[in-house]
Amino acid sequence: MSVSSRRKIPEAALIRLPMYLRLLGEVTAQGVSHISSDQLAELAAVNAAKVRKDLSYLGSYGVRGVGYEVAFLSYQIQRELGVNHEWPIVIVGAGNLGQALANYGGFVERGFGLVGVFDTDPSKIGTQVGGIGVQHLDELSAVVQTRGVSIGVLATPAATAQEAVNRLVRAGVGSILNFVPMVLSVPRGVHISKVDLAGELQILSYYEQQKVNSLSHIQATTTSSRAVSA
Amino acid sequence: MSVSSRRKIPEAALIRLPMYLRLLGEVTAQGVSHISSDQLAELAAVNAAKVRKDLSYLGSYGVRGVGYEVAFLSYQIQRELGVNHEWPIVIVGAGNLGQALANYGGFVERGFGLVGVFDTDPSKIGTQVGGIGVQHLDELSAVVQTRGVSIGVLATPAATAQEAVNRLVRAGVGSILNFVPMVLSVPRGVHISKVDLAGELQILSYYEQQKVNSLSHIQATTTSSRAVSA
DNA sequence: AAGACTTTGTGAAAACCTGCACGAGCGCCT
DNA sequence: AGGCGCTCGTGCAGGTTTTCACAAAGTCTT
Repeated sequence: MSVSSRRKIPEAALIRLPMYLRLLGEVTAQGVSHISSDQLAELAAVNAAKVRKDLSYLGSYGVRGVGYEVAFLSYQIQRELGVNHEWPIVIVGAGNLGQALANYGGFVERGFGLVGVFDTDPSKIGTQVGGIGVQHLDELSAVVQTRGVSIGVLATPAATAQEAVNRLVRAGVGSILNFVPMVLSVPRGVHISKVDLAGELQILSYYEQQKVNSLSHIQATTTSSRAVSA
Repeated sequence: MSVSSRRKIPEAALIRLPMYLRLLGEVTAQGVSHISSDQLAELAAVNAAKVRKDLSYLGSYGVRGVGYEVAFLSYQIQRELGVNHEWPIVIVGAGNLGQALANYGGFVERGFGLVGVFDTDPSKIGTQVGGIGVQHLDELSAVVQTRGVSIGVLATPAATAQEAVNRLVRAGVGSILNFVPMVLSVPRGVHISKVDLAGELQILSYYEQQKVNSLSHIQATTTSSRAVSA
């Protein structure tokens, strides 16, 4: 069995690995060669035991009394995440959001090279977005196969999202990052993860509403006691 | 105590409420007046018991043998999330991502009206983004206070993100949606939620890497058995 | 009106995640 | 070499989330 698939990393821990990796990159830039779980926990704003447990899923790469060697740990996280080599990605949907994602430098910066942007709108095809020309969705399959793409980003209108997913899957894409606020169905084995921008705001709205409610509760209490004393 | 703050909704359930709300909107558009937890679970691609438990945190709004009245349930979720009225929002950072978010129709569509876009780059100030002019960050506090903004979106470069957060908090913003891949510190009581776009891709990369690893494992096994049979 | 059928709401079990506490291992100092 | 101090790795307890399973409560049919 290959080293990096030794164990399955729990979802909850997996989600934090990109953050650790980024922080390790930052401290490397500052010339730090070793870091303790306490220090990394401080940077990540999480519990130190959690950091150690998360990292322990990768293997025993720390040294007792010393901490973790930043470069080595970075490499191991990269290796586990599969980001020690570049992944070509495609974006389907060259609307407002799709264009912004195509131009977003953060993807390339972290090893995701954009090799195709697709749409079905004739007025968009041929325009330059994120350094490459928008192609018709019919070209998707060819690009995915010749470039060996296995990760796709979905940013179409809701109405065409499921069809776009079907095409991505048929072309051979195995993982999809979905920005369309819709529940999409994919065959077994295909991974789909969702980013619901408005949904995130609605969750924040809940917390703000809670604050308003507790304030009005205090006000109501104050008012009624005033009524009593009147 | 006010009705909607009767109980605290668990985080895990809260995250799913925006999805239920959206699905209920969709079935309403199709003329559906009642829906069972089974049907809603099917649409949301989750377990039916989970749907019922999630909804039970809002109150007992279902009718046994019938299901939930779509319009009523929608209203209750909206009320709980605090999205039965409009929330003004501001975006800090008018770069690539900030501009795209400003132009993103999904926010307005779900009740989040953009009332300000801020940056510190003189070349950006005054330009029209998302239907409004970009203002200098120094104007943030005035806008937040006059418009009663309590939710802010952060899309600055990493280097200036913490300073931007400090200003948002000082201006009175209570919840922040952070697109900057950085750990930010906020005072107690301020809610910050993170969207790490590249991080999401790195998680997908992990799953793709796992597939590659298991394939090479099979290949290794095949190779060695071939070696044995040779 | 009674029985059959449907669907909710929830107790309890199972699975998963977090945080504490501490044994074990390592480097450094004397 | 031995002792001291630091930090990892992890067993365990407590907490949260998910899922199952079923009584309770409603509709519908006859």
